Amino acid sequence: MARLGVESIRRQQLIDATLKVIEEHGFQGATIGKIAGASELSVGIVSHYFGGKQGLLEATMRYLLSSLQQDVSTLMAGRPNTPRERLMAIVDANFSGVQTHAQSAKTWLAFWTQAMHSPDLMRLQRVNERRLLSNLMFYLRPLMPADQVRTTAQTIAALIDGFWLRAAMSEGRIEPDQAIALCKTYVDQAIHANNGAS
Amino acid sequence: MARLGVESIRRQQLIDATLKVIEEHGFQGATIGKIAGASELSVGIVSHYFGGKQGLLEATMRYLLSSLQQDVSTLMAGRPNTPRERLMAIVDANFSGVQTHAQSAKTWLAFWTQAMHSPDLMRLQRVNERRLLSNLMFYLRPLMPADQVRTTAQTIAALIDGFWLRAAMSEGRIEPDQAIALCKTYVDQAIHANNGAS
DNA sequence: CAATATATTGAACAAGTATTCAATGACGGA
DNA sequence: TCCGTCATTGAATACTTGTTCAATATATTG
Repeated sequence: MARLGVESIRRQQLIDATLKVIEEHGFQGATIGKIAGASELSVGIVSHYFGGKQGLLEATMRYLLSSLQQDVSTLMAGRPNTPRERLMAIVDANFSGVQTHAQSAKTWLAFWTQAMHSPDLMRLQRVNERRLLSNLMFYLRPLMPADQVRTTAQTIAALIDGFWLRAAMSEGRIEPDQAIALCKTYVDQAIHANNGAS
Repeated sequence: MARLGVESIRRQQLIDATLKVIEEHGFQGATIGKIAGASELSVGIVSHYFGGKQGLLEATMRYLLSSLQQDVSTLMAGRPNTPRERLMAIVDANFSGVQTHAQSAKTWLAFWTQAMHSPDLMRLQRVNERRLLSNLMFYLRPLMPADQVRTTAQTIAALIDGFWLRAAMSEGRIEPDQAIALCKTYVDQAIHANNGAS
Protein backbone atom coordinates (compact mmCIF):
# COMPACT_ATOMS: atom_id res chain seq x y z
CA MET A 1 0.00 0.00 0.00
CA ALA A 2 2.63 2.48 1.06
CA ARG A 3 4.82 1.44 -1.83
CA LEU A 4 2.14 2.01 -4.44
CA GLY A 5 1.20 5.29 -2.78
CA VAL A 6 4.71 6.64 -2.98
CA GLU A 7 5.16 5.43 -6.51
CA SER A 8 2.08 7.18 -7.89
CA ILE A 9 2.90 10.34 -5.96
CA ARG A 10 6.43 10.46 -7.36
CA ARG A 11 5.26 9.75 -10.88
CA GLN A 12 2.76 12.60 -10.75
CA GLN A 13 5.36 14.86 -9.16
CA LEU A 14 7.68 14.23 -12.09
CA ILE A 15 4.94 14.67 -14.68
CA ASP A 16 3.92 17.99 -13.16
CA ALA A 17 7.53 19.12 -13.11
CA THR A 18 7.92 18.07 -16.75
CA LEU A 19 4.94 20.17 -17.79
CA LYS A 20 6.23 23.16 -15.87
CA VAL A 21 9.71 22.91 -17.36
CA ILE A 22 8.43 22.45 -20.92
CA GLU A 23 6.20 25.49 -20.52
CA GLU A 24 9.14 27.52 -19.33
CA HIS A 25 12.05 26.25 -21.39
CA GLY A 26 10.45 24.47 -24.32
CA PHE A 27 10.81 20.86 -25.30
CA GLN A 28 14.47 21.21 -26.16
CA GLY A 29 15.27 22.87 -22.87
CA ALA A 30 13.49 20.26 -20.81
CA THR A 31 16.49 18.40 -19.43
CA ILE A 32 16.48 15.74 -16.77
CA GLY A 33 18.40 18.12 -14.55
CA LYS A 34 15.80 20.89 -14.78
CA ILE A 35 12.92 18.47 -14.33
CA ALA A 36 14.57 16.95 -11.30
CA GLY A 37 15.17 20.42 -9.88
CA ALA A 38 11.57 21.51 -10.45
CA SER A 39 10.26 18.36 -8.78
CA GLU A 40 12.75 18.70 -5.92
CA LEU A 41 13.90 15.17 -6.56
CA SER A 42 17.14 13.79 -7.90
CA VAL A 43 18.05 13.00 -11.48
CA GLY A 44 18.37 9.30 -10.84
CA ILE A 45 14.74 8.87 -9.93
CA VAL A 46 13.53 9.44 -13.47
CA SER A 47 15.17 6.28 -14.69
CA HIS A 48 13.92 4.47 -11.62
CA TYR A 49 10.25 5.23 -12.22
CA PHE A 50 10.06 5.76 -15.98
CA GLY A 51 13.02 3.86 -17.32
CA GLY A 52 14.44 7.03 -18.83
CA LYS A 53 13.57 10.40 -20.24
CA GLN A 54 11.56 9.07 -23.15
CA GLY A 55 9.33 7.12 -20.79
CA LEU A 56 8.66 10.23 -18.74
CA LEU A 57 7.73 12.24 -21.81
CA GLU A 58 5.39 9.54 -22.99
CA ALA A 59 3.72 9.36 -19.58
CA THR A 60 3.36 13.14 -19.59
CA MET A 61 1.59 13.15 -22.93
CA ARG A 62 -0.63 10.31 -21.78
CA TYR A 63 -1.56 12.45 -18.80
CA LEU A 64 -2.40 15.45 -20.97
CA LEU A 65 -4.59 13.35 -23.24
CA SER A 66 -6.49 11.77 -20.38
CA SER A 67 -6.99 15.18 -18.77
CA LEU A 68 -8.55 16.45 -21.97
CA GLN A 69 -10.78 13.40 -22.18
CA GLN A 70 -11.87 13.96 -18.61
CA ASP A 71 -12.73 17.60 -19.34
CA VAL A 72 -14.97 16.47 -22.18
CA SER A 73 -16.79 13.96 -19.98
CA THR A 74 -17.24 16.40 -17.12
CA LEU A 75 -18.59 19.20 -19.28
CA MET A 76 -20.94 16.90 -21.13
CA ALA A 77 -22.42 15.55 -17.92
CA GLY A 78 -23.64 18.99 -16.90
CA ARG A 79 -25.34 19.92 -20.17
CA PRO A 80 -28.75 19.22 -21.67
CA ASN A 81 -28.79 16.01 -23.68
CA THR A 82 -29.44 17.56 -27.08
CA PRO A 83 -27.06 17.11 -30.02
CA ARG A 84 -26.38 20.82 -30.30
CA GLU A 85 -25.59 21.25 -26.62
CA ARG A 86 -23.29 18.25 -26.70
CA LEU A 87 -21.40 19.70 -29.62
CA MET A 88 -20.99 22.98 -27.77
CA ALA A 89 -19.75 21.08 -24.73
CA ILE A 90 -17.09 19.40 -26.87
CA VAL A 91 -15.94 22.81 -28.11
CA ASP A 92 -15.83 24.22 -24.58
CA ALA A 93 -13.94 21.21 -23.27
CA ASN A 94 -11.32 21.45 -25.97
CA PHE A 95 -10.57 24.99 -24.88
CA SER A 96 -10.81 24.47 -21.15
CA GLY A 97 -7.11 23.70 -20.89
CA VAL A 98 -6.11 26.84 -22.68
CA GLN A 99 -8.22 28.93 -20.39
CA THR A 100 -6.69 27.78 -17.15
CA HIS A 101 -3.12 27.49 -18.38
CA ALA A 102 -2.27 30.02 -21.02
CA GLN A 103 1.01 28.29 -21.75
CA SER A 104 -0.32 24.77 -22.07
CA ALA A 105 -0.91 25.30 -25.77
CA LYS A 106 2.84 25.50 -26.19
CA THR A 107 3.23 22.19 -24.46
CA TRP A 108 0.68 20.57 -26.73
CA LEU A 109 2.43 21.92 -29.76
CA ALA A 110 5.73 20.59 -28.49
CA PHE A 111 4.24 17.14 -28.08
CA TRP A 112 2.63 17.24 -31.49
CA THR A 113 5.98 18.04 -33.02
CA GLN A 114 7.69 15.33 -31.06
CA ALA A 115 5.00 12.84 -32.00
CA MET A 116 5.91 13.09 -35.68
CA HIS A 117 9.11 11.23 -35.00
CA SER A 118 8.01 8.89 -32.25
CA PRO A 119 5.65 6.05 -33.17
CA ASP A 120 4.44 5.67 -29.60
CA LEU A 121 3.45 9.31 -29.21
CA MET A 122 1.95 9.30 -32.68
CA ARG A 123 -0.28 6.39 -31.77
CA LEU A 124 -1.55 8.21 -28.69
CA GLN A 125 -2.22 11.29 -30.78
CA ARG A 126 -4.16 9.30 -33.35
CA VAL A 127 -6.38 7.67 -30.77
CA ASN A 128 -7.25 11.06 -29.37
CA GLU A 129 -7.95 12.55 -32.78
CA ARG A 130 -10.17 9.64 -33.73
CA ARG A 131 -12.15 9.98 -30.53
CA LEU A 132 -12.79 13.67 -31.10
CA LEU A 133 -13.90 13.00 -34.65
CA SER A 134 -16.31 10.18 -33.80
CA ASN A 135 -17.70 12.20 -30.92
CA LEU A 136 -18.44 15.08 -33.25
CA MET A 137 -19.91 12.82 -35.91
CA PHE A 138 -22.19 11.12 -33.41
CA TYR A 139 -23.86 14.38 -32.44
CA LEU A 140 -23.85 15.87 -35.92
CA ARG A 141 -25.65 12.90 -37.44
CA PRO A 142 -29.14 13.87 -36.21
CA LEU A 143 -28.64 17.42 -37.43
CA MET A 144 -27.77 17.06 -41.10
CA PRO A 145 -27.70 14.75 -44.13
CA ALA A 146 -25.47 11.72 -43.69
CA ASP A 147 -23.05 12.75 -46.43
CA GLN A 148 -22.32 16.04 -44.71
CA VAL A 149 -21.50 14.59 -41.30
CA ARG A 150 -17.89 13.57 -41.79
CA THR A 151 -16.73 16.70 -43.59
CA THR A 152 -18.43 18.96 -41.06
CA ALA A 153 -16.80 17.06 -38.21
CA GLN A 154 -13.41 17.36 -39.87
CA THR A 155 -13.89 21.08 -40.31
CA ILE A 156 -14.81 21.57 -36.67
CA ALA A 157 -11.80 19.54 -35.58
CA ALA A 158 -9.52 21.57 -37.84
CA LEU A 159 -11.01 24.76 -36.47
CA ILE A 160 -10.31 23.70 -32.90
CA ASP A 161 -6.72 22.76 -33.74
CA GLY A 162 -6.21 25.98 -35.67
CA PHE A 163 -7.35 28.18 -32.81
CA TRP A 164 -5.15 26.21 -30.45
CA LEU A 165 -2.22 27.01 -32.67
CA ARG A 166 -3.14 30.68 -32.66
CA ALA A 167 -3.45 30.60 -28.91
CA ALA A 168 0.00 29.06 -28.66
CA MET A 169 1.43 31.75 -30.93
CA SER A 170 -0.14 34.71 -29.23
CA GLU A 171 2.25 34.67 -26.29
CA GLY A 172 0.02 35.15 -23.32
CA ARG A 173 -2.50 37.50 -24.86
CA ILE A 174 -4.84 34.65 -25.72
CA GLU A 175 -8.53 35.19 -26.06
CA PRO A 176 -9.98 31.71 -25.73
CA ASP A 177 -13.47 33.15 -25.31
CA GLN A 178 -13.28 34.52 -28.80
CA ALA A 179 -12.00 31.24 -30.19
CA ILE A 180 -14.84 29.39 -28.51
CA ALA A 181 -17.35 31.87 -29.85
CA LEU A 182 -16.07 31.56 -33.40
CA CYS A 183 -16.11 27.77 -33.24
CA LYS A 184 -19.66 27.81 -31.97
CA THR A 185 -20.70 30.25 -34.64
CA TYR A 186 -19.40 27.83 -37.22
CA VAL A 187 -21.22 24.90 -35.64
CA ASP A 188 -24.51 26.75 -35.83
CA GLN A 189 -23.77 27.90 -39.36
CA ALA A 190 -23.06 24.34 -40.42
CA ILE A 191 -26.20 23.03 -38.75
CA HIS A 192 -28.46 25.60 -40.36
CA ALA A 193 -26.82 25.53 -43.78
CA ASN A 194 -27.08 21.77 -44.09
CA ASN A 195 -30.37 21.40 -42.34
CA GLY A 196 -32.07 23.74 -44.76
CA ALA A 197 -30.53 21.95 -47.72
CA SER A 198 -31.52 18.45 -46.69
CA MET B 1 30.25 38.62 -59.03
CA ALA B 2 31.77 35.18 -58.70
CA ARG B 3 32.02 35.69 -54.98
CA LEU B 4 28.39 36.56 -54.62
CA GLY B 5 27.45 33.68 -56.89
CA VAL B 6 29.24 31.12 -54.76
CA GLU B 7 27.89 32.61 -51.58
CA SER B 8 24.25 32.45 -52.62
CA ILE B 9 24.70 28.96 -54.02
CA ARG B 10 26.21 27.69 -50.79
CA ARG B 11 23.56 29.35 -48.69
CA GLN B 12 20.77 27.75 -50.69
CA GLN B 13 22.58 24.42 -50.62
CA LEU B 14 22.65 24.54 -46.85
CA ILE B 15 19.03 25.67 -46.56
CA ASP B 16 17.89 22.82 -48.82
CA ALA B 17 19.91 20.36 -46.77
CA THR B 18 18.40 21.75 -43.57
CA LEU B 19 14.88 21.20 -44.88
CA LYS B 20 15.70 17.68 -45.96
CA VAL B 21 17.25 16.75 -42.62
CA ILE B 22 14.41 18.27 -40.58
CA GLU B 23 11.89 16.34 -42.67
CA GLU B 24 13.78 13.13 -42.06
CA HIS B 25 15.02 13.47 -38.49
CA GLY B 26 12.89 16.20 -36.97
CA PHE B 27 14.02 19.46 -35.49
CA GLN B 28 15.85 17.81 -32.63
CA GLY B 29 17.71 15.45 -34.92
CA ALA B 30 18.81 18.20 -37.27
CA THR B 31 22.45 18.48 -36.24
CA ILE B 32 25.15 20.44 -37.97
CA GLY B 33 26.83 17.18 -38.82
CA LYS B 34 23.80 15.75 -40.60
CA ILE B 35 23.09 19.00 -42.41
CA ALA B 36 26.70 19.23 -43.56
CA GLY B 37 26.54 15.64 -44.75
CA ALA B 38 23.31 16.18 -46.67
CA SER B 39 24.72 19.25 -48.36
CA GLU B 40 28.04 17.51 -49.11
CA LEU B 41 29.87 20.35 -47.43
CA SER B 42 31.81 20.54 -44.21
CA VAL B 43 30.57 21.46 -40.76
CA GLY B 44 32.68 24.57 -40.57
CA ILE B 45 30.95 26.25 -43.46
CA VAL B 46 27.74 26.77 -41.54
CA SER B 47 29.40 29.18 -39.16
CA HIS B 48 31.16 30.81 -42.09
CA TYR B 49 27.98 31.66 -43.99
CA PHE B 50 25.36 31.90 -41.26
CA GLY B 51 27.33 32.66 -38.13
CA GLY B 52 26.10 29.48 -36.51
CA LYS B 53 23.29 26.99 -36.38
CA GLN B 54 20.68 29.47 -35.18
CA GLY B 55 21.39 31.73 -38.14
CA LEU B 56 20.93 28.84 -40.55
CA LEU B 57 17.59 27.90 -38.99
CA GLU B 58 16.41 31.48 -39.17
CA ALA B 59 17.40 31.73 -42.81
CA THR B 60 15.61 28.47 -43.52
CA MET B 61 12.38 29.73 -42.00
CA ARG B 62 12.74 32.99 -43.89
CA TYR B 63 13.03 30.95 -47.07
CA LEU B 64 9.89 28.95 -46.28
CA LEU B 65 7.92 32.11 -45.55
CA SER B 66 9.02 33.84 -48.72
CA SER B 67 8.20 30.74 -50.76
CA LEU B 68 4.69 30.79 -49.37
CA GLN B 69 4.36 34.48 -50.12
CA GLN B 70 5.51 33.86 -53.66
CA ASP B 71 2.94 31.10 -54.10
CA VAL B 72 0.22 33.51 -53.05
CA SER B 73 1.34 36.16 -55.52
CA THR B 74 1.69 33.70 -58.38
CA LEU B 75 -1.71 32.13 -57.89
CA MET B 76 -3.42 35.48 -57.51
CA ALA B 77 -1.94 36.78 -60.72
CA GLY B 78 -3.66 34.09 -62.75
CA ARG B 79 -7.15 34.48 -61.29
CA PRO B 80 -10.08 36.77 -62.05
CA ASN B 81 -9.95 39.96 -60.03
CA THR B 82 -13.05 39.38 -57.95
CA PRO B 83 -12.98 39.23 -54.15
CA ARG B 84 -14.27 35.66 -54.06
CA GLU B 85 -11.72 34.38 -56.56
CA ARG B 86 -8.92 36.12 -54.69
CA LEU B 87 -10.00 34.46 -51.46
CA MET B 88 -10.00 31.07 -53.15
CA ALA B 89 -6.53 31.78 -54.53
CA ILE B 90 -5.28 32.50 -51.01
CA VAL B 91 -6.67 29.18 -49.84
CA ASP B 92 -5.09 27.32 -52.75
CA ALA B 93 -1.74 29.00 -52.23
CA ASN B 94 -1.66 28.12 -48.56
CA PHE B 95 -1.99 24.47 -49.46
CA SER B 96 0.28 24.44 -52.47
CA GLY B 97 3.30 23.59 -50.36
CA VAL B 98 1.63 20.63 -48.75
CA GLN B 99 0.67 19.24 -52.11
CA THR B 100 4.12 19.10 -53.59
CA HIS B 101 5.97 18.14 -50.43
CA ALA B 102 3.92 15.93 -48.18
CA GLN B 103 6.48 16.23 -45.42
CA SER B 104 6.84 19.98 -45.45
CA ALA B 105 3.98 20.30 -43.02
CA LYS B 106 6.18 18.61 -40.44
CA THR B 107 8.86 21.16 -41.05
CA TRP B 108 6.43 24.01 -40.56
CA LEU B 109 5.23 22.52 -37.34
CA ALA B 110 8.79 22.16 -36.15
CA PHE B 111 9.44 25.84 -36.84
CA TRP B 112 6.25 26.91 -35.16
CA THR B 113 7.26 25.02 -32.06
CA GLN B 114 10.74 26.44 -32.14
CA ALA B 115 9.39 29.93 -32.66
CA MET B 116 7.70 29.88 -29.26
CA HIS B 117 11.07 30.09 -27.60
CA SER B 118 12.96 32.20 -30.08
CA PRO B 119 12.02 35.89 -30.40
CA ASP B 120 13.53 36.13 -33.87
CA LEU B 121 11.56 33.25 -35.31
CA MET B 122 8.46 34.45 -33.51
CA ARG B 123 8.74 37.83 -35.15
CA LEU B 124 8.95 36.23 -38.59
CA GLN B 125 5.92 34.11 -37.80
CA ARG B 126 3.93 37.12 -36.65
CA VAL B 127 4.66 39.09 -39.80
CA ASN B 128 3.45 36.21 -41.92
CA GLU B 129 0.31 35.70 -39.87
CA ARG B 130 -0.52 39.38 -40.04
CA ARG B 131 -0.10 39.40 -43.80
CA LEU B 132 -2.44 36.46 -44.26
CA LEU B 133 -5.03 38.08 -42.04
CA SER B 134 -4.98 41.47 -43.73
CA ASN B 135 -5.06 39.81 -47.13
CA LEU B 136 -8.17 37.91 -46.16
CA MET B 137 -9.81 40.96 -44.61
CA PHE B 138 -9.15 43.05 -47.69
CA TYR B 139 -11.10 40.70 -49.92
CA LEU B 140 -13.80 39.88 -47.38
CA ARG B 141 -14.67 43.53 -46.83
CA PRO B 142 -16.73 43.95 -50.04
CA LEU B 143 -18.62 40.75 -49.29
CA MET B 144 -20.05 41.27 -45.80
CA PRO B 145 -20.84 43.78 -43.06
CA ALA B 146 -17.78 45.48 -41.61
CA ASP B 147 -18.19 43.97 -38.17
CA GLN B 148 -18.05 40.44 -39.57
CA VAL B 149 -14.86 40.87 -41.56
CA ARG B 150 -12.25 40.34 -38.84
CA THR B 151 -13.85 37.33 -37.21
CA THR B 152 -14.45 35.63 -40.53
CA ALA B 153 -10.84 36.20 -41.54
CA GLN B 154 -9.64 34.77 -38.24
CA THR B 155 -11.80 31.71 -38.74
CA ILE B 156 -10.47 31.11 -42.23
CA ALA B 157 -6.90 31.49 -40.98
CA ALA B 158 -7.55 29.06 -38.13
CA LEU B 159 -9.09 26.61 -40.59
CA ILE B 160 -6.03 26.74 -42.80
CA ASP B 161 -3.69 26.21 -39.86
CA GLY B 162 -5.84 23.42 -38.51
CA PHE B 163 -5.81 21.49 -41.76
CA TRP B 164 -2.06 21.95 -42.00
CA LEU B 165 -1.73 20.39 -38.60
CA ARG B 166 -3.88 17.48 -39.68
CA ALA B 167 -1.81 17.09 -42.81
CA ALA B 168 1.34 16.99 -40.70
CA MET B 169 -0.17 14.35 -38.45
CA SER B 170 -1.48 12.09 -41.15
CA GLU B 171 1.92 10.65 -42.04
CA GLY B 172 1.96 10.78 -45.78
CA ARG B 173 -1.64 9.91 -46.46
CA ILE B 174 -2.60 13.57 -46.79
CA GLU B 175 -5.55 14.68 -48.82
CA PRO B 176 -4.90 18.34 -49.46
CA ASP B 177 -7.63 18.46 -52.08
CA GLN B 178 -10.16 17.68 -49.42
CA ALA B 179 -8.73 20.29 -47.06
CA ILE B 180 -8.90 22.88 -49.83
CA ALA B 181 -12.47 21.91 -50.65
CA LEU B 182 -13.56 22.19 -47.03
CA CYS B 183 -11.90 25.59 -46.61
CA LYS B 184 -13.60 26.85 -49.75
CA THR B 185 -16.94 25.50 -48.62
CA TYR B 186 -16.56 27.51 -45.45
CA VAL B 187 -15.64 30.66 -47.36
CA ASP B 188 -18.78 30.41 -49.44
CA GLN B 189 -20.87 29.60 -46.39
CA ALA B 190 -19.50 32.66 -44.62
CA ILE B 191 -20.10 34.90 -47.61
CA HIS B 192 -23.67 33.80 -48.08
CA ALA B 193 -24.58 33.68 -44.39
CA ASN B 194 -23.34 37.21 -43.73
CA ASN B 195 -24.38 38.65 -47.03
CA GLY B 196 -27.99 37.62 -46.52
CA ALA B 197 -28.00 39.01 -42.99
CA SER B 198 -26.59 42.41 -43.87
C1' DC C 1 53.50 31.38 -63.49
C1' DA C 2 53.89 33.36 -59.12
C1' DA C 3 51.39 35.78 -55.65
C1' DT C 4 47.58 36.99 -53.35
C1' DA C 5 42.99 36.50 -51.86
C1' DT C 6 39.17 33.75 -51.12
C1' DA C 7 36.77 29.43 -50.03
C1' DT C 8 36.61 25.19 -47.60
C1' DT C 9 37.97 21.64 -44.59
C1' DG C 10 37.73 18.71 -40.39
C1' DA C 11 40.24 17.55 -36.16
C1' DA C 12 40.38 19.47 -31.62
C1' DC C 13 37.87 21.56 -28.10
C1' DA C 14 34.33 22.98 -24.81
C1' DA C 15 29.80 22.68 -23.11
C1' DG C 16 26.02 20.03 -22.02
C1' DT C 17 23.19 15.81 -21.43
C1' DA C 18 21.16 11.09 -20.19
C1' DT C 19 22.25 7.17 -17.76
C1' DT C 20 24.28 4.31 -14.34
C1' DC C 21 25.15 2.48 -9.83
C1' DA C 22 27.52 2.23 -5.42
C1' DA C 23 26.42 4.54 -1.31
C1' DT C 24 23.13 6.47 1.77
C1' DG C 25 18.72 7.33 3.96
C1' DA C 26 14.10 5.92 5.65
C1' DC C 27 11.19 2.84 7.88
C1' DG C 28 8.31 -1.11 9.24
C1' DG C 29 8.41 -5.57 11.55
C1' DA C 30 10.52 -9.11 14.67
C1' DT D 1 16.92 -2.18 19.02
C1' DC D 2 18.38 -4.37 14.96
C1' DC D 3 17.70 -6.07 10.44
C1' DG D 4 16.23 -6.12 5.79
C1' DT D 5 13.74 -4.02 2.22
C1' DC D 6 12.52 -0.30 -0.42
C1' DA D 7 13.36 4.60 -1.80
C1' DT D 8 16.51 8.07 -3.09
C1' DT D 9 20.71 10.35 -4.04
C1' DG D 10 24.25 12.54 -7.03
C1' DA D 11 29.07 12.04 -8.57
C1' DA D 12 31.18 9.56 -12.30
C1' DT D 13 30.75 8.15 -16.98
C1' DA D 14 30.04 7.99 -21.81
C1' DC D 15 28.15 10.20 -25.43
C1' DT D 16 26.53 13.97 -28.49
C1' DT D 17 26.74 18.48 -30.41
C1' DG D 18 28.11 23.38 -31.86
C1' DT D 19 31.99 26.16 -32.51
C1' DT D 20 36.59 27.35 -33.57
C1' DC D 21 40.65 27.93 -36.31
C1' DA D 22 45.09 26.54 -38.31
C1' DA D 23 45.84 24.13 -42.46
C1' DT D 24 44.69 23.19 -47.20
C1' DA D 25 42.57 23.77 -51.60
C1' DT D 26 40.84 26.75 -55.18
C1' DA D 27 40.45 30.80 -57.84
C1' DT D 28 41.97 35.40 -59.38
C1' DT D 29 45.04 38.76 -60.77
C1' DG D 30 49.23 41.14 -62.42
